[in-house]
Amino acid sequence: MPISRIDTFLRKLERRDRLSSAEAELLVDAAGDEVSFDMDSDLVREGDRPATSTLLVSGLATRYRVLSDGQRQITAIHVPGDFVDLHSLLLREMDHSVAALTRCRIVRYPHERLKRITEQAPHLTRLLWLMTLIDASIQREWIVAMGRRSAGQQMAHLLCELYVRLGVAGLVDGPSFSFPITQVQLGDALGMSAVHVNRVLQELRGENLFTWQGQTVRVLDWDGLQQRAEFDPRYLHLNIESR
Amino acid sequence: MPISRIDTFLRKLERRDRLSSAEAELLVDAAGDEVSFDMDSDLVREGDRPATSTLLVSGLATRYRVLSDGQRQITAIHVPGDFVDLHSLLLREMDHSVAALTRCRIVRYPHERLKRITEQAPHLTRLLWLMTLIDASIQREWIVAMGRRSAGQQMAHLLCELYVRLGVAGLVDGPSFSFPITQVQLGDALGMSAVHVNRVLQELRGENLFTWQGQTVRVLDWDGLQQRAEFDPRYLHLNIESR
DNA sequence: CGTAGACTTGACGGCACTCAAACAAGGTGG
DNA sequence: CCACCTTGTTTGAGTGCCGTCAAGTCTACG
Repeated sequence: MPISRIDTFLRKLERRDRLSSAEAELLVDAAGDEVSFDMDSDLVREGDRPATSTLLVSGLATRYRVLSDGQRQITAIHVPGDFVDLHSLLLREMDHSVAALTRCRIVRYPHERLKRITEQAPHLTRLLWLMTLIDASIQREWIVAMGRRSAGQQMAHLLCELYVRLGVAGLVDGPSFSFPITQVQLGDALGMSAVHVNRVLQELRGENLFTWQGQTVRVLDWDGLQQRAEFDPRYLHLNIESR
Repeated sequence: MPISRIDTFLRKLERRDRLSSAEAELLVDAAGDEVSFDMDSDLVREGDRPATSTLLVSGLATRYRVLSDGQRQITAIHVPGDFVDLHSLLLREMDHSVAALTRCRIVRYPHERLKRITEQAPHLTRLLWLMTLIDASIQREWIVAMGRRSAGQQMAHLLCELYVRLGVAGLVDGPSFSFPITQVQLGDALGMSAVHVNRVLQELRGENLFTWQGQTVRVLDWDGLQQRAEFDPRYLHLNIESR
């Protein structure tokens, strides 16, 4: 089969269930325009009523909300292979925005084609549904981390999660992965101030769990990092099952 | 149409899209056993692989996780008409537990029947999917609240949310609703200590936003409460749309 | 070589946590 | 019917994590 631009997405699905070639073809055929976005631009905005859903092909993106006083909270970090707004197919109106953390390439899926899939391909529909359920599962884990984990644990947990998710996307290089995020943005994701992010990172680096040079995170002690974070990848549902 | 035990659920769907009587009938027919659970018992447990999904008919329930040191974080509060574990249809393994906050009546939906709906009733399938998307939307709002709102705002926001959601379920009586939760449990939901919950509640009551006597919350100043919380119900997606 | 953006450090303050005890209310059994 | 017990709420004291403010360092880039 030819490598297509949605290959990462197909691989992500295949980590959860068997995908028939007919289904893969449906997804390839339903793909629309490919578009690039500059760093820090919005892929979708709160209040929009998109007619397409956005599959991230390369780059990182964040879902976020801005409060009246200008404070920002990131509610999700998306990696290649993620649909960043599949939910807009049914929710219709966006209740948050999505921004490009780096330069991003995306593929647009027109809602009418996705809707046709829901009419004609029940199993594939369930897999699309599943992707939104896994997103929700990750959000629950973030709630747990924000509510009950220490700042160090929370940070370690995020790094564990990204290491695994980027691995699924084929974007880890042994113990290293590229994570081009500023400490301010990290604070917006974790619900802390940038200053505190800085101090927590120093503490974790001091424990020799990882290094973070430039945009590259290098995991020095994966077991230690997981233990520090109490990380259990179960919530990522990386099992092949009949769904 | 006869009032059925899943009436609250049907009403919840009808607040989001037109529901045909054939679809309503499918849902009535797919319903399985009706079961009661005592207060504080678990409806589903982390690690389970349920063969049914659980529709809450009466009572309140919480999704929660327990950390190794015994700390608990509630990730969702469910009201009648909510499916508390519809996601187990596709996720298969539960990554968190669900507990009865009060005595609960539930109806079990066998997964094979739900799966048949996904094979034969695309529009109804989209509505079920939508319910899980709205749950996810609520979770995002909790992340925002935990990360960036003050404790007082966060508490006010939760009360606004429950006032609206219980309203959809037909469980508000003018300005009052029953909310039988302890301050310890509230803390587990908001990510704070019980002591702090107590102090925050005193502060909000001191602003004459609501009273909370026994298990009854009485909203004295709905506009004031919304403003205090910066509450915008958009994320609950209470609009009838073609989905 | 200068500038902008990101990172780092220090001082200080406050929100929220822990520990501990007192108070209130409902349920139970003698 | 009341003493008692359990569960939940309230209050106080002390501590600490983390936020803000501000200044200084480093690095990439024009």
